Amino acid sequence: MPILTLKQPEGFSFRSTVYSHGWSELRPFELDVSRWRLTYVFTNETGTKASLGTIFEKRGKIFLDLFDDKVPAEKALRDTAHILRLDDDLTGFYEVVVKHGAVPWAAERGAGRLLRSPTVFEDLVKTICTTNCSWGLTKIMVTNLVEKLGIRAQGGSRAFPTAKAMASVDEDFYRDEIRAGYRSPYIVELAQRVASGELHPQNWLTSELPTPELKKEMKKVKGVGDYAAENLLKLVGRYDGLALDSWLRSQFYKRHNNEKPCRDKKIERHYSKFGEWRGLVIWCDMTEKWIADI
DNA sequence: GCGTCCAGGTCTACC
DNA sequence: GGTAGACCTGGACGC
Repeated sequence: MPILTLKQPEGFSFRSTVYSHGWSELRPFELDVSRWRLTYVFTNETGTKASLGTIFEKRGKIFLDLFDDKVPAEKALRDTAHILRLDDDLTGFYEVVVKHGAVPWAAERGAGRLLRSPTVFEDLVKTICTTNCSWGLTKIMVTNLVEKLGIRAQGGSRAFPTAKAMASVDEDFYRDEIRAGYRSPYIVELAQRVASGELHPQNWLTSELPTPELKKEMKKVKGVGDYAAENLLKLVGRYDGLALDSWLRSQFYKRHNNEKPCRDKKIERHYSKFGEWRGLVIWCDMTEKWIADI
């Protein structure tokens, strides 16, 4: 297969994007930091074929090296643009942080694009797997999902499973094989609703609902509470929720509250001036060291 | 080796 | 609307 190319937008940073949060550690993503190459197992439209792809940057362009032609090039390119959020307009974000003198490094380092999966369904399942557990357990659950239910690409890597594949196994499978614990019935129900066509998480990307209404829709999915919904909102391009979790709270205490715990209201007040961008501002504020070290 | 705690929370019952 | 208790798992920690 020839190596495919994508034009990157002005100010885009490949490293800041792939390192923006933990998603690059969750299969079927794999990040080689020594060479700054991100691999992902792409699927065709029906989810019946898979191809391993390697994404990297060179001289201002994004390259996609597909292992074979099982997945159409245009589909893999479209997914890559979505994953890296090449079409996101962060002008408003950079303006508001300059105005308030916060995260002044963000524009310079091209920060603010949060890596995401090709489908909202995949991001939704992964988000549920981040709740009430260590990051290590999240990685175990997602790896198990991919290894035990994902279709195999040439070379051995596996894709993230389709809703249909996930709906084909029962709650016991999720408990015993995936190690999803009490999340198991939530994941079964979600997979069945998506596979049957009752629920279309992908529509959240283009929903015209106001953010509070969209958040309510998201929270109708069992296992999705305030944190999970606000995390998903960030991944569909809406940043008015902080998505506070225990890690974000602890980072805020260290950075802005003399290492003392405080109420969420105080955190919300701290970032309220950033309006619709506050969720992205807090994330960049708390992850500055990650981006500084790359 | 064993018990406890907690981590990138959410659900349900109850008030 | 606010709160308490239950819920799986695996790793860290103290004993």
